[in-house]
Amino acid sequence: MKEKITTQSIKLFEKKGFSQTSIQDIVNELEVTKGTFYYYFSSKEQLLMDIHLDYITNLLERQHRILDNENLLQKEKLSNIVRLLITDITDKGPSARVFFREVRHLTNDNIESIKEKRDQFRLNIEKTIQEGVTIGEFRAGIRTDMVTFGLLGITNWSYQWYKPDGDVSAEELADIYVDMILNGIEQ
Amino acid sequence: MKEKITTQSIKLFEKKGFSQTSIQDIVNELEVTKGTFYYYFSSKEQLLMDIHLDYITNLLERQHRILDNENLLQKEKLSNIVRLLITDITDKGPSARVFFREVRHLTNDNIESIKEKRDQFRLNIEKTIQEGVTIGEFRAGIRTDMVTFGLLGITNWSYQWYKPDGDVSAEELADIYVDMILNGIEQ
Amino acid sequence: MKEKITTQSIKLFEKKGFSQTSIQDIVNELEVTKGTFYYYFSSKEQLLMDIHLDYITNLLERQHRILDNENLLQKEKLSNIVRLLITDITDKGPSARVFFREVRHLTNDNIESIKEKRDQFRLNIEKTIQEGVTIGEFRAGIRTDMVTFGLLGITNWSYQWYKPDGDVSAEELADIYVDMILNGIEQ
Amino acid sequence: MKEKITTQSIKLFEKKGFSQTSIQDIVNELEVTKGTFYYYFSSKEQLLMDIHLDYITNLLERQHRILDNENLLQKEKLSNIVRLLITDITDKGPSARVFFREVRHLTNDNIESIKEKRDQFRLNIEKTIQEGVTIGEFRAGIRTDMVTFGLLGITNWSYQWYKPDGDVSAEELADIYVDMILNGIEQ
DNA sequence: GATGAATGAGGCTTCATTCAT
DNA sequence: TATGAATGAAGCCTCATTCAT
Repeated sequence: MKEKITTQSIKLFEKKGFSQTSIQDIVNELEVTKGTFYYYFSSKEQLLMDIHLDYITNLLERQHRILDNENLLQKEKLSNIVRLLITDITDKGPSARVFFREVRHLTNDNIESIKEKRDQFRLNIEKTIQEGVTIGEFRAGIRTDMVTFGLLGITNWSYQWYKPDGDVSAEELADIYVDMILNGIEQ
Repeated sequence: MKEKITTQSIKLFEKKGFSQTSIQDIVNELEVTKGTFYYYFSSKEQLLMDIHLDYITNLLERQHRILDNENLLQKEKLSNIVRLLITDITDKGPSARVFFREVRHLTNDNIESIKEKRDQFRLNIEKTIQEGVTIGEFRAGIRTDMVTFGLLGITNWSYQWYKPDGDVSAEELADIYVDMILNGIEQ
Repeated sequence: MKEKITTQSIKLFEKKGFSQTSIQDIVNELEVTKGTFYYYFSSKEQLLMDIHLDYITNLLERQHRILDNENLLQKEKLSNIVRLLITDITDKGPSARVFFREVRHLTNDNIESIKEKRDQFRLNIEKTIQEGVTIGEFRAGIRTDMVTFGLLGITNWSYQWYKPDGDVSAEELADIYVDMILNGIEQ
Repeated sequence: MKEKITTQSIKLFEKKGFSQTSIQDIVNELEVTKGTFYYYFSSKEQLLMDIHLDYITNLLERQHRILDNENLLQKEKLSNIVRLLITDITDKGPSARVFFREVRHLTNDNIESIKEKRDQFRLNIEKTIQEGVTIGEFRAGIRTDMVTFGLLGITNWSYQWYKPDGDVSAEELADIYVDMILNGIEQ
């Protein structure tokens, strides 16, 4: 049941936004009552926090798996992370959109905790790029922190517009962006 | 008064989000009553629409001025557009954040109208890149549409994290991103 | 202008009801502002009172003219009053409907004053019937007060359903009702 | 609770009218909160609709019981329907007044649905009169439709003025009106 | 005569939450 | 586990009215 509530919430939060979705909306389609909701979650925010935690925890874990692979070049690691993010749109898209759009509705400790993990994810990318610069894979002199934000901009923004059922597959899009990030568009 | 209400709303919408901001919140600091609000705006959404319209109209106008300049190379045009977006963060940041985050609260015709103008802005960039490809400024074979989304990802995402009072000025950040987009990060 | 406001109000009060019609609604189509309204009327109720007074005063006056005609039999007087009420539907219908439906929105003195005149109109009919009984035009033993209410029921109710552009003209309807009141429907 | 709310509303709607009665007014005397109201009714109009539906459904049902009795003459059926309407004033008066006065506040489907049932009630009476004409109980040549409206005018108007605690009982009033309708008032 | 800005009270409705069962 | 009744705070919006100009 808890699982079902979470799934349904993500669907609704994505479609209508956190504020615009009432507990009633969530339980309606599940054919249970609001009481049930409060049996499993202590508050609406708690539910949102659960969703956020699930999402970022999973993401960090998979990022770690990439970074821990010592056989990969830095650019391969980067490439895999981009791929990870983009291909996730298909099945984790809803969660991701909730994650990006609705953080604001977390308060105090919750928001701190999430921000921390988010920063960690970003800093892991920055470190990878930095390492790449150090060993000469990437151009010297680049602002690794700004570039990291740039990379995340590209990937995260995709969640806003990319439709997996268009003429570009997620794999292809990942390739396109890896190429763009590595080589730029200039002749 | 109308101006004051708009300014105050933008401030609050940015800080707390559209839903979390009540009309009461808006008028409180202005020391007028809710009635006054409704004298100037027919609804909360109408206000949001006004903000959106102001923002995108202004943006399109300035984009046109860049594109109409026939002395510029395509990459210079692109560069100028990136610069336009990034340097706007300083004084148009709040409007922009509201613009990006709260579109969802527009309904029906309003959202259509805004989406249309937004698409126009994006397609203007795409056309510029396409033109660059045609005349050999940019690499052949790139997906101009996807690259455009990538570019917008970089710039728009900046509104979420960039603080103009850090150690990187807006001008510098624009340069960094122009460089990244044109040349990539690979050695 | 005052005239125009009154006319427009009657139209709107009839269509949407007194409560559902705002001062704004009234002045909108007249292309003046609410200020103008308050220049001519001290309040919304005042306007309603004006309408009521106009209507009932006019009605009483015309009733008097009928009753004062000494050449008429009582049943002719009655007949003429029915005719007066029914044929009024065409051009006084809106006023009448406002008169019947919206009295409730008058308060205190206003409502008293109107009720008084209304009672007067009714009692005049009752007296006519009574006179008819006395002189043998009407059946002895009838409850003249109840019969009067019955007669008014027939006529006043017409305002709720009668459409002058149907297949029965106002004149004909008046005839039908005079016949019904005088002779009943039984074989 | 739902029952209590309905009863209380009818009382208030009758006294002050639908528009002039606020949800607050309704729940105040019941010593519950507005929330409770909305637990049982989805809107103020929904409540009004419930009242209307209850009233007209009950009326139609009892009318059917009269019409289905094959032992009665047409004029007895008519007489019973008049009696039904008039004697209802005592205990159904408030509902009836709400029913007659506040239909206007129903919208769209609601109003259609009620009007339909109302028409049905009227047409049933018309049919009865028509039948009476056919078999010679009633005078040939009368406009059965107009006469029906006349009859309903008499009965429905009673709800506006008749006080059951006066010197005429409901039974007596019904007799008076049946007599008036059947025989008229002329000598 | 007429306007435009502003008020303030009140109305309908939504909703997260609680709690006894 | 789950329900159903109830709460209360808050939100959006409407509107008659006032008043300086």
